[in-house]
Amino acid sequence: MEAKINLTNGDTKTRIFKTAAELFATQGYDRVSIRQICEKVGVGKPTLYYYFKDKESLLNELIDYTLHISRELMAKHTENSTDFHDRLFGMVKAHQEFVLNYPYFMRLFRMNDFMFLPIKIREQMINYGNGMFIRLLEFLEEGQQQEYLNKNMDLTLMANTMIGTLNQLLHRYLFLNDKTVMTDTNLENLFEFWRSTILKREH
Amino acid sequence: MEAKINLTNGDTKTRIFKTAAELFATQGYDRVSIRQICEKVGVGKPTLYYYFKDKESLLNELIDYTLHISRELMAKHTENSTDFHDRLFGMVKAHQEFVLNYPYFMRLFRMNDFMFLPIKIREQMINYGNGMFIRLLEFLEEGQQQEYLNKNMDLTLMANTMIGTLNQLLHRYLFLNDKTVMTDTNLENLFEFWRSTILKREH
Amino acid sequence: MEAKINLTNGDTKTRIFKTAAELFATQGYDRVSIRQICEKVGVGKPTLYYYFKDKESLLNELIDYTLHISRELMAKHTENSTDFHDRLFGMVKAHQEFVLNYPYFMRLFRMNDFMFLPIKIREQMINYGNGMFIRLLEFLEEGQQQEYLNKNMDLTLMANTMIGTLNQLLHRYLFLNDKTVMTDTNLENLFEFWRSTILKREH
Amino acid sequence: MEAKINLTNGDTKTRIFKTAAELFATQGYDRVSIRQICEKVGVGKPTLYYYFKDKESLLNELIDYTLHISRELMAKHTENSTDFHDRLFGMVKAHQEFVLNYPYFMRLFRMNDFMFLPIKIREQMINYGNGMFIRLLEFLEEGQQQEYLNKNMDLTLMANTMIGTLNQLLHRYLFLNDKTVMTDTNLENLFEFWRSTILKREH
DNA sequence: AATGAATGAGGATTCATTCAT
DNA sequence: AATGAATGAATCCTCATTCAT
Repeated sequence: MEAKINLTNGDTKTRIFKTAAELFATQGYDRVSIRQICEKVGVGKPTLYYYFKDKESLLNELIDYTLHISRELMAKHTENSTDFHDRLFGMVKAHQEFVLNYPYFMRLFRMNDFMFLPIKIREQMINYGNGMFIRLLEFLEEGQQQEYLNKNMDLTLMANTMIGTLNQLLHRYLFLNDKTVMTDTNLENLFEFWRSTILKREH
Repeated sequence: MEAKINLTNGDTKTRIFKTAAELFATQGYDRVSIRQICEKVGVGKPTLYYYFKDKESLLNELIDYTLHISRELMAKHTENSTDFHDRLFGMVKAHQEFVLNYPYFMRLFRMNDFMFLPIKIREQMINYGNGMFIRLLEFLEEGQQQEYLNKNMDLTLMANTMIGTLNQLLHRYLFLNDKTVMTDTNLENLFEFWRSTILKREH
Repeated sequence: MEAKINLTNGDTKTRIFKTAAELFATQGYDRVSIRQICEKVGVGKPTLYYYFKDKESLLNELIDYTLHISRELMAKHTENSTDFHDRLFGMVKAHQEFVLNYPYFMRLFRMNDFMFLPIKIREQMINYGNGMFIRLLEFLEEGQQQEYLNKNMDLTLMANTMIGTLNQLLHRYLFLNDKTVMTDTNLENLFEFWRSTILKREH
Repeated sequence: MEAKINLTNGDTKTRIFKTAAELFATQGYDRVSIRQICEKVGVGKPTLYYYFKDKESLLNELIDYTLHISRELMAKHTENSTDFHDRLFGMVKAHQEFVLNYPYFMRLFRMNDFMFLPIKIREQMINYGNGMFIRLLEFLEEGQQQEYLNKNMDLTLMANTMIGTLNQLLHRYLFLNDKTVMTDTNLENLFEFWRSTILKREH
């Protein structure tokens, strides 16, 4: 699997991988046939089966890679800072880079709700999402202890607000094609909005 | 279409309708076969085709009904009040009743992102969603003019925050099976949270 | 069955009968569905089954009627004359009236080759065709005895020539839409052509 | 398409091709199912679809091949002679070889009237038939100029007579199972009959 | 590393037909 | 005389997958 992480080279497996990502992301897993992928890549079907056990495995590897991207970006954008607000904004920027640089994988990442797919895959994604949620919550608790946040603030609601809002912006970007929502400016505005409302420290 | 709105009786068409709603909502449109629906209802396949032109029409009627529910509930929960905050909370309650009373249709309603379906249907849903967004925005503008909100508040971000958060709660309720998020208490907490943060009037 | 022979009235059975004739003749028996007929007539399917045992019976009655027309017209156009050439020309005129007045039934009449239908029906048509052929042959033999034709003339070839040519003209009229071939003038020319060639008496 | 022209080898595609020809020709396009063809060939349905896009394409290729046979035979039987009567008789012989050696394809060839099929295919056949008719007409005109035929002869009627008679013999051979009509003797008799009647030169 | 050829299972849809009313 | 509702069987076609090469 590590081999796929570098998607820059043009070997056959990578081409299949990227093509499948695009097709699954834009047409949906069920509506994309193996034949379609192979035709677009320009190889025969047995070639695909040489690299991937079956259609589900192919999706599985795509999801793995998707989660890998998410992890990498989240780390990249938060590791260089210790400040509460900076790290929080880092999460926002991670989302931004994800969707701007890997739009198809972001679509796959967001598909979790409705893939109706093998339980294994769904559970994997749900667990990952839960993990993110919990980590955000813990981070907020830390922030609360460090008095960045009000003592009586309901952190769960806060986490849901932040994640929900980010997803809403992703939705507008990906499905309504509203490119403005993911600009630097807009995300800075968003964060400023948060700072002046939900992140606001009462005196 | 009016005929379908009363789903209480048990005639064949209604049974097909409800069964399809459940199956589509839980397994996904593409993964549900006509045979599956008919078997669950206990009729032959031609019977389904007697009532619905084809699979897509069936989905179409389900979506129509879904949007109908949404409209009705939104009206019901906001028409009895003129107060800004009350009406805003009415929207929250409309969502709550929708998901509690019609969970399958709410799933269909939320499917818009990933149905990868006939453009007509997708556009219909997108338009409806846009309409909701715009109406919320106009409502917020009114509230701003009536000085319920700060003059310099970015209302678009605000609307995205509110809708995104509600969707996030729906997500937790429907897909992570977190039933607590849709209780009266939690929604009141949410609204209180909004009142003390994003809805807060600065003096 | 006698009832159908008068097709002027507009009762339901007749309307089904005529509509089926048209549809079968233009689209082919197999490509016309019961539903299609009923929709065009504006009745429900059970109504059709009230009048006709099944689809094949419907075709059967159409064929019966078709042969009935053929017989009637052949009689009408040959009974008023005893002259050899006049009677021969009467056969030509019978064909003409058939195709001009009952084009759909003429199409059905000519369909015998390729209906690929229940043996009963095919045999019925083949027998009828054979009967016509034999009657023509006998008529030519009579003419030969009466010295209208050369003694050494091969009458079978002659009969085949006449019938084949008429069918060829029908073909051009019905399928190539060449309306000129069935005009009085052209048929008179045809007969004149025959008189000056195959019907010619050597001295 | 050239590949199909050699039908001697026994590969799968050819077997499907020949079997379809036989079944379509004897039972009719609409009454032959893909399943039927595959069962007779002894392959699964997807195999057929591997070689032919769909049922209509299969028919299309059969028709193409049919027209190809017709062209080849017509060329073969007329190219070696320049004499008017010899060439005319060559056309008769071409028909004979067609029906004797490729009876199923001849049936397909004659199906044009009643296939009620995709307009494309029908038009193709009609055009081909028209082409043949026109070529015959031109050939007769040449003959007339070279004084093989009477000056005042109606060549259109003559062409219709010849083609119609040949079709009538085909009809008797193919559908009434009258094998005598296509013997060398009978065709020579036919041609002799033509020479002594419609082809006769008046002095 | 890749392919041509094949398959079993299943997809959506339509057919002619019937029953109770 | 006519219908709404239902059905079993069949239609064409596509799917994911595999085997021998």
